[in-house]
Amino acid sequence: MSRVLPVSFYSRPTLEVARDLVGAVLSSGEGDYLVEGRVVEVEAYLGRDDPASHAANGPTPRSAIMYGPPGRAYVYFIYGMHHCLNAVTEPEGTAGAVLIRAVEPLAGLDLMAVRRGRRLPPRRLCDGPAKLCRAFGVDLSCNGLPLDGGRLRLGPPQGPRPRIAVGRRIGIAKAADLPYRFCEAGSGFLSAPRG
DNA sequence: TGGATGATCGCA
DNA sequence: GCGATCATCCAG
Repeated sequence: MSRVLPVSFYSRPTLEVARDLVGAVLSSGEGDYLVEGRVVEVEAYLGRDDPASHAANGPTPRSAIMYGPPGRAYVYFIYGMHHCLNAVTEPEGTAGAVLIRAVEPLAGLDLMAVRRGRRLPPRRLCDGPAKLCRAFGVDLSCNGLPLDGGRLRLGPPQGPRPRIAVGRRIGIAKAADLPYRFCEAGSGFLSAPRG
């Protein structure tokens, strides 16, 4: 089994975790079903102090997982047809999550294309939060899974430390001006240009 | 550029 | 209950 990030990595301020997740390696499945990619774009969603967060108004049935143990997946269903994958952050009792927005495919590109249902160039396989969920086979059945084994894994960055570009979160109405989006500068696999 | 499509949650 | 909201994607 490949290396994975320890729970202590996630049990920190969400903004720190978000920044440090750029370059991390996301993988799902194994053997013929192994799919792997390098995280190149994330967004931080804080707890009660962040109006854009699902946890903004305290725990609800959906957001309770954001208040739970760190290092687990928070998967939610959006727009009637899409899923988004987050990593839960902060110590248990404090809400926080990092939305994975884009991934650079490393392995299992054929399976990704099959799951996406279209013939796509590599840079278009995982260049959005819902697209990467499709490519990685992530749906609500993954909600709450630990990110250190089993179906979903998040491993430490490999190679040189990426240069980080900071920007505003995409597609939200509230608190849209906060610099909570972190990208690998110059990556060709981002969901939106620049950073 | 707009249509698809449904879970969630605050408020009544 | 009801309706506005929503961290989206894709066809045309």
